[in-house]
Amino acid sequence: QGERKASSRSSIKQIAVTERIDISMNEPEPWTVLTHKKPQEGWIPYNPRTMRPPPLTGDAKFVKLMSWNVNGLRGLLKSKGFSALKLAQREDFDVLSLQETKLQEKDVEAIKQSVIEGYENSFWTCSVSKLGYSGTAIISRIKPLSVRYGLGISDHDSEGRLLTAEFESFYLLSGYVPNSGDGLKRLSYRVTQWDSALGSYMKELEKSKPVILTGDLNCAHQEIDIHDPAGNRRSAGFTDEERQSLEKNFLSKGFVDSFRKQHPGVVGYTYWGYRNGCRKSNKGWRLDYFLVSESIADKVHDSYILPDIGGSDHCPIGLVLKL
Amino acid sequence: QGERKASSRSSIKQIAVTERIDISMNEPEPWTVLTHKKPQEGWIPYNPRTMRPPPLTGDAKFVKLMSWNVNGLRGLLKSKGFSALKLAQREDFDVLSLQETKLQEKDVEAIKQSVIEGYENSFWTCSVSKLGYSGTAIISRIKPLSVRYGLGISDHDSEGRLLTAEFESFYLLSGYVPNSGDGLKRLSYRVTQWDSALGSYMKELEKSKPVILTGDLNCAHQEIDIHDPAGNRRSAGFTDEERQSLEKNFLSKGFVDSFRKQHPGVVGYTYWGYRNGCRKSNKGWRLDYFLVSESIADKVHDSYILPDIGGSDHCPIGLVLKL
DNA sequence: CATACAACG
DNA sequence: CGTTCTATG
Repeated sequence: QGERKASSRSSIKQIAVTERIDISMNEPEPWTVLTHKKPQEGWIPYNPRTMRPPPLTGDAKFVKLMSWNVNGLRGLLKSKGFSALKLAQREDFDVLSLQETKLQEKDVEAIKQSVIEGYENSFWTCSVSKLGYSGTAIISRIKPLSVRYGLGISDHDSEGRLLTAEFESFYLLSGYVPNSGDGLKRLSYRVTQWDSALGSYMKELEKSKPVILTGDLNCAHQEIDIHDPAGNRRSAGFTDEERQSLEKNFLSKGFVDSFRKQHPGVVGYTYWGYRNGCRKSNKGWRLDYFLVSESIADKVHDSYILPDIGGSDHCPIGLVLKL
Repeated sequence: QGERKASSRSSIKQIAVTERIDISMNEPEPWTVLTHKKPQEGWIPYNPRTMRPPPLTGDAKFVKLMSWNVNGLRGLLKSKGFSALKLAQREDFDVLSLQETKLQEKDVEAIKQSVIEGYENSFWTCSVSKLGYSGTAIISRIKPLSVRYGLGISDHDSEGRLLTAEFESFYLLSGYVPNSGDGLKRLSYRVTQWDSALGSYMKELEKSKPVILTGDLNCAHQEIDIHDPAGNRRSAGFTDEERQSLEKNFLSKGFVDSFRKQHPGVVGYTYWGYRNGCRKSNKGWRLDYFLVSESIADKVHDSYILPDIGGSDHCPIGLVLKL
């Protein structure tokens, strides 16, 4: 359980992948063009068609995780015809983490039914303080050993920003880090309270098994991770405070930015603001991550981005982890 | 000024009506079907294609007034491609009154530009207490002698519900009577304050010349004016209080319901709730009126309804007044 | 620019 | 059901 072989996947409940379907945006591929305002020598744009390793073959056991900030799951399902099945037919993931579902608790049961084909296990957090705000989910073929809603230890849980699923060989966390907001109103809370509490929680979990944090960390770590670093020095998501917090609370504590480790010098965004058609011109940010415990960092076969999947201002990211 | 001949209209600025265009909803005509829940002997549905008198000919001078609760003018202009020009190309009105424009004062200038082709005179009221709420307009080929914003005499003007334009031979009022609301929260205000203040104001104006009140009076006068009278005895717009207020403050004061005078026993609705596809099934209300001073009641050539014009939950109404 | 709520109709 | 507003991103 929680594992599969590349060839035979008998231990995991499978959906019938009858056809490969196309859920891409059917456009040229702007993300293959480097539009960075301060490019450094040797930087190249991420191209998922050329930069992903070949699939694992033979008897290799692995698990395929995905994550997506959907910016409103109801809208995605309704007007954009998304379903986990469609994404599954293309990507065949084992576990899908979502952020910004914007569900209310009363919506969850109905949504669950419409999403789960082939994925019997799904878990949801909702904001109870602000309706239609925030919210995360984990949708899985594999039944988790346990699930924890929220940080579980603090008073940061009213906004439904964190969900933990325990699998056999790792904890998976779906996290939606608070945006620091216009005027950086919430910067201090986010950095000193949230990030630090989350980092500590992860270290605590790590005592029993490796930890994987995925989701929207609402921070572009370095200049390479944002289209216009100079113009965004005081923008929420690229302040020194947030970048240092990411380093202090997560990276320096031994959680590895799997995409950056695999692709040093590669410009890969996961978010493009809706305004000014930033996606068309690839003016983006890398805000979504898979951070993995050092102990399993070398088991990452592929940490990737799927910039051609639309329907949100973020695109999905994925991780193939050898077991 | 303020008059025109049926044949030559030299005195009024004309728009170039180059083509007759179709702005109808291109559907069957449900309003020609009687769906009344308590029909009385002899009632027949209003059919604008068979029940409008022939146009005035020869040297008859007349003015053509229209009125429409547009339920959000920006939405109408944007997603529904409305323009006064289009309505004018079909209906060739001289003056158009609007209600529920839902404009903010800051929107007016821009909207004005997009609406006025051929109609150089336009006047607008906006709610200043609730943004995007209520609001009326008068758009005219004929330059009014004067314009008054609001009742001008009371504290009922913060919601932009009334606009008066003085023409040579009559006052024209574009009015949007307060809805009594869910739970009839505002019934008392609407009946004892608003209706009575408006009636008095009209009597005051009438001392100098005839008065025409048009707009959404938010009241179906009699059982004939509402699809399901029994089911709506305590619904806003059909309570005894509102119906009696219409009688007391307007009709008994000498203002004539021009449509009912012309069409006794005719079921003609001007409003169909969006819910349950009421328009398709002609489950409507007659809420929009031209009330005219008794002194000019016999000058009404035609008081009509245009139920095929969509884009709002109300349809436009019209009045051809001989001068 | 887009997805949510809430108010109002 | 549908248009607005506001908050949030």
